[in-house]
Amino acid sequence: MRRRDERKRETRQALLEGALALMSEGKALATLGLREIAREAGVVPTAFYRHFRDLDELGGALADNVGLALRKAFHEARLTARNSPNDSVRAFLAYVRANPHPFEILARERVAAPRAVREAIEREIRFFVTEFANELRAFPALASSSDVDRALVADLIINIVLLHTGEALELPKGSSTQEHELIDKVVKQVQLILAGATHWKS
Amino acid sequence: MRRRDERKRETRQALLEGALALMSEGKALATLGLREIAREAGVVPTAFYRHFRDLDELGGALADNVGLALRKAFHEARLTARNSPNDSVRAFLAYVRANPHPFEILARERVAAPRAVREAIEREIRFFVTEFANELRAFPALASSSDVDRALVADLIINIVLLHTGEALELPKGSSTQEHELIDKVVKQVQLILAGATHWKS
DNA sequence: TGTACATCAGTGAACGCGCGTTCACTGATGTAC
DNA sequence: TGTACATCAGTGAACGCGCGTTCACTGATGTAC
Repeated sequence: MRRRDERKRETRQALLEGALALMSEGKALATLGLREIAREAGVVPTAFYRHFRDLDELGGALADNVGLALRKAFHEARLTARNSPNDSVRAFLAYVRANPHPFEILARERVAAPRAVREAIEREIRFFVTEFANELRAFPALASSSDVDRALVADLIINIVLLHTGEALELPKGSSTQEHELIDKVVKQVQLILAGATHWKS
Repeated sequence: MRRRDERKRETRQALLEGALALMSEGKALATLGLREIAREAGVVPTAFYRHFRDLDELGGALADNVGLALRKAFHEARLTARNSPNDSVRAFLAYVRANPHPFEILARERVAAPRAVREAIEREIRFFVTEFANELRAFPALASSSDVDRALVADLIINIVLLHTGEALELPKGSSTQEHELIDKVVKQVQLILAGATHWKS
């Protein structure tokens, strides 16, 4: 019960990665077919049922993956740059560039996926916003703000970063100029938001 | 050639509205079928071909509709509240609530639609951002900013409003409390952005 | 260690279904005289 | 105005195709003795 279990896990992973691969070619989760995913994973269609009841269940598993990646990216960004939200954003974006797949899904399926998956993703994002709002205490200008205000700022920053993350992942592979422009824009917008946060009380 | 033409236009409209109706039930454009749309429009599947070469062409027509709605909403917001961006946002959101369909599509298909449609929508949004950036000249604190900075602020505000517009349209029909909370949040975030814009130079 | 049996991940044939698309049609509307 | 012909939006039958799902199977891996 070890070689067998491990092989099973590998096939399951192949199915998830097959779905991810198809999605990063621009296909929406809702348009993926069971046979299509099985084909991509190099497995016969019926094998799918050994791992997931149906496509919705696979969607749920993908949402979990996405949540995990988000937490990792956040953790990374936190380690890299403790005190400057500016560097945090850059570190976060660097992580995203190194692991683009889950973020494409996050940005796209967040609004487009079937309800259940969308809600799972939204839950992940909310959790992430809460965590980030706490982090913002360390930012001197926001130390004395109310929790509500910090949540507002965190929500704003994360949404804007995720939105532009989705945009960045749309860019053709070679276009690093456009990519830098986009990152500059995001960094400036985050600075602007933080500037606003220090001069604004609800 | 008048009654006939008009009837044809009506059928075309029925197809577009059928697609819109299906989409506001949560279906993504990419998952809509030709037969499904024809059924919704009360017309035989083959009649579709009298109006559109294929589903992509219908997608393009929908993108045009969306762009038009966006311009109208903007015009409305501008008329209602000339000088306060605050009231502008409220007027914009009021228009959205009165004409939700195109905005659901805008918020969702912007990231999820097939490439061609997505690009058409993105073009509309960019046009809209430019127009709004010009409007921001009238806002005293931004009168002396550079064009680039105003564009940055416009981009930020429009993206955040559109994102939450999509969120608002997800809410169940009766929940006006949540709706007001959401609107409050957006208004506050816009205020915060404007506060930031007045205290920040790139 | 060797043998006999159990498990179960992956296979491959078969099914019914809705899809997009083609085609020849029909009958109301439009045009020419 | 009336008649004879042309147009063409919408119809309905037919097609081939890929889909999700079922089922009995096989053969490698695991378990018990």
